[in-house]
Amino acid sequence: MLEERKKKILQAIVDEYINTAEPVSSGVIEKKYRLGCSSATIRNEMVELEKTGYLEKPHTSSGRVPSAKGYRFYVDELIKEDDISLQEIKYIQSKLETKVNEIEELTKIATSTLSEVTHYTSVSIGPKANFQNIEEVKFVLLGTRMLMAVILTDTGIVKETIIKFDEDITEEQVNTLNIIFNNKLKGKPLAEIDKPIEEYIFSEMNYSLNVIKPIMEQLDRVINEDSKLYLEGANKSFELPEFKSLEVAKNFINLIDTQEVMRDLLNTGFAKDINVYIGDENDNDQLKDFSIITFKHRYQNKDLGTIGIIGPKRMDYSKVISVMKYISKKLNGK
Amino acid sequence: MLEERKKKILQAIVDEYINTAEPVSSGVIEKKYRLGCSSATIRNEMVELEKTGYLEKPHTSSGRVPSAKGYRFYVDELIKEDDISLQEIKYIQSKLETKVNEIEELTKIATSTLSEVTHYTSVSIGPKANFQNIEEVKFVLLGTRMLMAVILTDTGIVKETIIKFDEDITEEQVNTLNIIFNNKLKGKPLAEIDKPIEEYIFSEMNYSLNVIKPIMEQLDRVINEDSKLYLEGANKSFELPEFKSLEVAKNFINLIDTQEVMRDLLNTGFAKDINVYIGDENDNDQLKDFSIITFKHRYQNKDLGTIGIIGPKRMDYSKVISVMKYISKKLNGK
DNA sequence: TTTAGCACTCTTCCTTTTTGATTGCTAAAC
DNA sequence: GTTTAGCAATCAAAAAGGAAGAGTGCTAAA
Repeated sequence: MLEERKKKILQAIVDEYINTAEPVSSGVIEKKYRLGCSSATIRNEMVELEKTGYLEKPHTSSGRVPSAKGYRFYVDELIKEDDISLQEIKYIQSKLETKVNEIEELTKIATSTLSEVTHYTSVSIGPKANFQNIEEVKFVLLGTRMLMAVILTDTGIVKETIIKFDEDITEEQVNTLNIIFNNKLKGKPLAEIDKPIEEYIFSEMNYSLNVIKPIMEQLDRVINEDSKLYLEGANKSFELPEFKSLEVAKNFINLIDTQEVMRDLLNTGFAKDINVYIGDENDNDQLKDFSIITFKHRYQNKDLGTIGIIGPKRMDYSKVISVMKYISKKLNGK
Repeated sequence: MLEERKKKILQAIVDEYINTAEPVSSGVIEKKYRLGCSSATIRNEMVELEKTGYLEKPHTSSGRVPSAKGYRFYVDELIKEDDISLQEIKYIQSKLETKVNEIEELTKIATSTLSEVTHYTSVSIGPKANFQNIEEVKFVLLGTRMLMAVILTDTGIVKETIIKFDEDITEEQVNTLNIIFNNKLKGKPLAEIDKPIEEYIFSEMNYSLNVIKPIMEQLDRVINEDSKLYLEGANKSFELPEFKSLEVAKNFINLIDTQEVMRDLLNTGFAKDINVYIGDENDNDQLKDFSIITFKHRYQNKDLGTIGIIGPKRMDYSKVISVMKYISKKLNGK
């Protein structure tokens, strides 16, 4: 759909702009990228690329800047594969080798490593709890009126919650709870901890609602609660030239501070391994100046959360995508 | 040490500056604050206040701005008591009434309420684990090679950690662990989970080091790990005029992103109920543009963490301190 | 189709001017 | 002795003007 030379020129412009953050002129392309034609020819092509929407001009007599469409084409067609150095590979390897006992911890390490290698702000979120299946539920008595419920899911993720009561709980009651929950729920999706089990305990056992209610409330909460958003390297973004604009900086802070938009983005659309959102492609005005790239943290095809990068539209897509692919592969094989 | 009129003028200047963020002129003081003397007299007094270090001038022909010393005097001597409205009180009450099962949750609610009422960025941190005493330790088997250790402390705080093994663990072993740890450690400070108990289990029981080592490692980790820093309303700071300066904004982001300085500040010096750090009083250059106000989250005199506000030196000290006093009182009585 | 050449455009940077707020000082008034 | 009116001096901030330079679009020739 785009002639070879136009592709080359577009690629040169995007590469150059990603490096310098300055509008790119025909002269620079001619001298630096040696495409075998003069600046005038490049200018002519640039006019076409602008007409078809791949490039933009900040003002009449300035160089060109990639549009969202330009970035999109770049990401889909022109990206450099394996834009990752041996050093970076080694660094990532060493980081991911850290022994951890909790998956959340591993996600954090991957997230911070991603930020360190790419120099962008990274963000991650745990998997939606209610898609997971229950492996085991255990209740532990703490003191006399406090219970901890521990849920182990088939993804290896452990959720726990504390439940407080107005009356004393006996060890015996706890034992029965453990038996009931495990018999009834093993292998079922988390979402099934719900009314049926509540009614069962109430009718079949001799438990008062004072005991059942708090338990069900807390289990419900822990299953449905949003998993924690983890952010790393927010300060890195502030070193970038686009953050000289107070407007942009403020939008960024609002974005990462309110978290809702982040959550939405991290929880949607995983058609591909790596998902790239450029600017306000998914028309949210808050995102117009930013791009977001995400991937699923998977282990043996089980969903363990989402990890992403948020940065300016002028992002080093090749580098970020390459690093993500590598980390993703490593995590899955771990 | 400062004549009555000088105090009044200083107070007027600080109040005015806190409101407007503009250097305060003698004319404004004369007209708005009606101290019964002319602007010329106020000017004379301002010269004195500048000489003695309470005021500063951005440049020769500008109005005055409070110095760190000026703010300090204001905070120590001139602050408005109970600068909190009925509405605010009601709002705080309603927020703190939320039923929670975990102390950490309550701290979070208090922290976000503080930010909402004061419109500044707030921050909190849990208590240092190793000062707390052990009430109960429980081990729960999850699957066959995973244990969860749950520690209940005398502050009511519950810590838990997951331990993974290379060999199967039996229910019996878990039971013995529970008995040993509770007999040996009940009432002792968390810091005592250490070598002695490790040796005891190793020599007295027939447990292999493969079992003991991972347990001790994880307990050690959970006891010594830094408690989580919780931040709320970072975007609120960015609405303030001082954050128009990129320099200031960047310093702020670095400060809250690296967390170390925050941790230090939240963990030190609690001579008073409310602690005010103005600018670089505790000579850390990173803090030169900011003030930090903290208080201990206490319940029945047990330390449950620290909650604070971070904002520009030009902070509404009266409001923040009043709100903090109220929240602190409420938390302690809860 | 490509390219050299050139006028035109528009930002950026620098300098100069103007404006206006505020001070410090002096001398008179209280 | 203290307070105040009056006023020149100061300086930042805003406005205005001008020069430089980078980059384009267009034209006409290659």
